[in-house]
Amino acid sequence: MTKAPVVDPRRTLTLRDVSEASGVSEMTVSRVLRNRGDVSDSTREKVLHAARSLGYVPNKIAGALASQRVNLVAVIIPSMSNMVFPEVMMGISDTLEDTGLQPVVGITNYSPEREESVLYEMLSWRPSGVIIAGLEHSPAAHAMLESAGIPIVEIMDIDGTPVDSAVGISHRRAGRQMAEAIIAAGYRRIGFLGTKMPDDHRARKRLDGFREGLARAGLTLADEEYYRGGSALLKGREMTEAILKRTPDLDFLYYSNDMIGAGGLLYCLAQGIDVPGTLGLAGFNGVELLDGLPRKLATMDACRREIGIHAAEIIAGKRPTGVIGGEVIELFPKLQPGDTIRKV
Amino acid sequence: MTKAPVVDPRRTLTLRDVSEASGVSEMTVSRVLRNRGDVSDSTREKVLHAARSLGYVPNKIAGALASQRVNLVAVIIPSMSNMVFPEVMMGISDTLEDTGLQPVVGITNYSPEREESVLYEMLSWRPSGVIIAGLEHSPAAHAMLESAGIPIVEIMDIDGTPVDSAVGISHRRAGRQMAEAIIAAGYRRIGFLGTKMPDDHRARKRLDGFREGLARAGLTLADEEYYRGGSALLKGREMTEAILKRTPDLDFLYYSNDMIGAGGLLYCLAQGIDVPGTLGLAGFNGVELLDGLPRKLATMDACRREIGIHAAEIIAGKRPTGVIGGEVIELFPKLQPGDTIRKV
DNA sequence: CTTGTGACTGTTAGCGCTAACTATACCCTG
DNA sequence: CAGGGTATAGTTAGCGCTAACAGTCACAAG
Repeated sequence: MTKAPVVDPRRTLTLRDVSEASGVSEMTVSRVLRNRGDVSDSTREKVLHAARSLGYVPNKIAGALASQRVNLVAVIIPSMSNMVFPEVMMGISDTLEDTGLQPVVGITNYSPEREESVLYEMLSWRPSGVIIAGLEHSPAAHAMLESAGIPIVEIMDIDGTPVDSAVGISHRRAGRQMAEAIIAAGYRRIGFLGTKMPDDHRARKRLDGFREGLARAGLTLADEEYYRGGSALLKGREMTEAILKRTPDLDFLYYSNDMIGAGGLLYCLAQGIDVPGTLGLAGFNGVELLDGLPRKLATMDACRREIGIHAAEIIAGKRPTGVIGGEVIELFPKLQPGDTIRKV
Repeated sequence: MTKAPVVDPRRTLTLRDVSEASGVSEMTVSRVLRNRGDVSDSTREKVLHAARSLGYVPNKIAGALASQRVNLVAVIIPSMSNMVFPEVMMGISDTLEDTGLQPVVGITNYSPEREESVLYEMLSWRPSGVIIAGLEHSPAAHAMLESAGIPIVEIMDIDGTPVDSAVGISHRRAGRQMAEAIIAAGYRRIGFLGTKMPDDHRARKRLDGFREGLARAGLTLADEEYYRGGSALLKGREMTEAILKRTPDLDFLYYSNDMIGAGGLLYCLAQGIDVPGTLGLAGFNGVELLDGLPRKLATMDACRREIGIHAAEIIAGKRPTGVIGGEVIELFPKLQPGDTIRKV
């Protein structure tokens, strides 16, 4: 009967293994591997050689517990399936790159309950900071953010009161600006097409602002159409067809995002509708995709990359002045008229 | 002179705080919060109440160190910016949902060096498993995967030898199949448009297979065009224009992905080219976006969601039989002829 | 020769939690 | 009522690492 080896040869390695292999104390190994404190070149060599040849991978769990330091930043966003959050992520990653900090992403699918549980889960890993989309959270989530004791940056939106810092644009104002531009271009019978998502607060705020802009000119929305799920491009076609069938005299369509806007644009072109003569179109976001369309859709850049960069800078403590917490950075989206709004 | 409080009131809470607040031992609190072991209802109530009112968030770092268990699954993928990996992610998340396991994503940007460092970083958190795109890794990365002592699933591709398990399709075969379908439809002057990415091994294998398929019919590629970076849709337009200017007698264009294919399709339609009569088109991936296009691009579904599901099942130990490690699951993409290949 | 100083390395004591065991009650069975 | 379950709670000993401190040694200055 073969006896099992006393020590499992495939047991995961620890500092002690490296320490024994290189003939120095665990502490010295730790110092070498973290590049901290003074270690002689010869010792360093020995240790690095031993670590490499054993294939040692440090255990950050133990390290984090002992040092009370975690190089993780929790990033909590609603979705990855349109291009807006991936771009925010790029800004975050690029900025965090040389800080030793690492983003960890959680997705909420626009559900407050999921946001709460994702946040709880992430906080239980004691990250160095939290970047979270939006200013609206469940009471419990809000309480967790308040008492986390780490930097919190709420991103995308600044129409509200942040827990700590915030970086974003005013969606309300963005909606209003678009309304003003549309009215200035002479359009009067305006329809809105958007998502049926009660928890997409930013889309709601844009619509609120848009309505407000119309109201100031004595106008109201002539028709509305909402969708949920499915291919946004396809939905854009379908909704556009539907709203134009129902209300043929519309002279402008405002889409809550560029993807359905692009679908609408393709539909209109295929139908031979005169854009922007008889019908103007506009979306929101400024996604790169639009560059490839036959005609450029009017839109508004949401400053996604910049938002990511600034948020990461706050977490990394890179912001210039000595501001501690409570910083609010407002960015200003630019209207890109493209080819789907009449020139005034 | 005010004396600092002995205990920082905003010091993060520990089990001990909850234990003191509820008058039971730390162990009992731990049991309640993890729902493990027998605890009387009255004690459970007391503990839960205390934990909630204090706003206690468990420290998973300490928990993981003590229990040698981490509920994290490392997912390492090259990119999030086209829709292919987000869809794989959905499959993974949905499957992991009810297992207590949580995916953590790392992005490599198709760089072997970044893959290596992301992998190292993730392994240092001692995840329960690794899902990683592709079969090609640096020697160091390969060694880490080999000796990690946890389930490894290499996804997307099965043309090669996996470290442990693999789930994916044969890109080589996919390319060959497409070539066969194109030839069967009578096209002969075939051009290829793709990315200039030496480390996108799957795109390379598809092209290899495609060339092989052509060769069997005595054909070779009539022209090729490559791009790097930028809006894929726009690049698709530009490249299509370029290749058709250079080689006007092409009768088919095979794109390495649907996004540039869509750009090409829009260009051809705008130019009034007879598709699929004089010119046939095909892409690869089966992205949902295409549903919204005026005409459906021929493509091949890469089984993205299924790949995510199966990979997660392997990690979660959900696979039906008692297979341990070394499992290879091959999926078979279906050709979707759409409207851009002549019917035979 | 003593003392100090800087460069290097080792020792000790946890970080906050959980596995594994031990200690009580309390109840049943025969 | 002994013997032995069973449900519940507590105790002990780490998990693998690092902060903080404590040497040790060589060499220069006094």
